[in-house]
Amino acid sequence: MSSDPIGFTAHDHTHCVKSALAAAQAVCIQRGVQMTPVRLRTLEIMLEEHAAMGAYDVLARLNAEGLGSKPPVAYRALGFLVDQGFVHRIERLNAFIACAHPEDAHNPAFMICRSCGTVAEAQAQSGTFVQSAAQTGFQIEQTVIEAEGLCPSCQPQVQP
Amino acid sequence: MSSDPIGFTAHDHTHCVKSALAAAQAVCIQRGVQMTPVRLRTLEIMLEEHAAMGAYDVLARLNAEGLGSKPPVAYRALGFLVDQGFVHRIERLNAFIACAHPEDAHNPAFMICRSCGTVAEAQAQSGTFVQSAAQTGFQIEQTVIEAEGLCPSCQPQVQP
DNA sequence: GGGGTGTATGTTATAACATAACGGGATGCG
DNA sequence: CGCATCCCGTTATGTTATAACATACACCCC
Repeated sequence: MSSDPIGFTAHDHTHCVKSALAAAQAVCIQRGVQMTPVRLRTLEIMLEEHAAMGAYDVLARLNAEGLGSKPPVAYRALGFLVDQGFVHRIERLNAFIACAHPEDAHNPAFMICRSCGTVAEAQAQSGTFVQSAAQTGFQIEQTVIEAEGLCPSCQPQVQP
Repeated sequence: MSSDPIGFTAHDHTHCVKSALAAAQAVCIQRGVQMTPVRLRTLEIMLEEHAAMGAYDVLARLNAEGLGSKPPVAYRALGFLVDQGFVHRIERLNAFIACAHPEDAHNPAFMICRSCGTVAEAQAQSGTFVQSAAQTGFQIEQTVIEAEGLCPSCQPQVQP
């Protein structure tokens, strides 16, 4: 995928929802896992929203469509999507967001604007931290890399 | 309580609790903030425990000593200690841990063992992620860097 | 078809984490 | 004193997450 930093730059959206859904379904077939209606619709909601959503926000949307009203429904669907890499969990926010580039195997990192709440996904690069982990013998299975701050649009402008 | 691991290596412990408390008190005076009894005892508990603790675990300890029994007491004390940098929050665990080296200004990173729950603190280094954030114009105020995996003691041993 | 197996879903209940809001007591200061 | 500020205690509630159990359905094998 091109390395555009999806997040703080506008982009056409209707197309990417459709293609992301199709891609996810293809991946599921390839992996022999099931993209059931609840899971599919959950992913679609996340893609449409294109923002970090709490599990209960997702649940409310599912409920409105008769797809389930109890927390485990949302948590199970989100858990599946996270396992498959279609959705990421943002620990800092206790929230979830659709993956911005599910094609690549990756190791996501996030930038969270504390003012407008926008979350941008970037690629985490193995830094000194990962090296030092290896040195101490710690075997990393998964990383959480999140930065909180101000996105370009929310930074105070210099006075003229 | 002398064989707790800091990181994944054992070390003497009683001394560092005392010195960390003294150092924290000195810092508070220097900064003009108050190290009150609840805050001090909370820090001491965190230092003694030397492990990630939930806010309610801390609260239970405080309560046992008559220092407060309601959640806000613990959350306020922990909030203060986090603000002052004496304690860090582990987002992945919704938990807190005493800072392993409060002397240095820092930008902590953590290694969390999913098997035994031990948490080791390391130094986060600005990697490619931080650079790319700067490029996109995102102004980082704070980072969350956490790795989950297996600590040396919990890794499966090679079969003989 | 009957029966076993596995996966997904539905539901209840509760655990675990976190904060808003109000009041009171101590301290410091003009 | 009157007032502001900070900290603490408490009530009440909000938010996030999961354990545990029950049901439905597809699939495969005999």
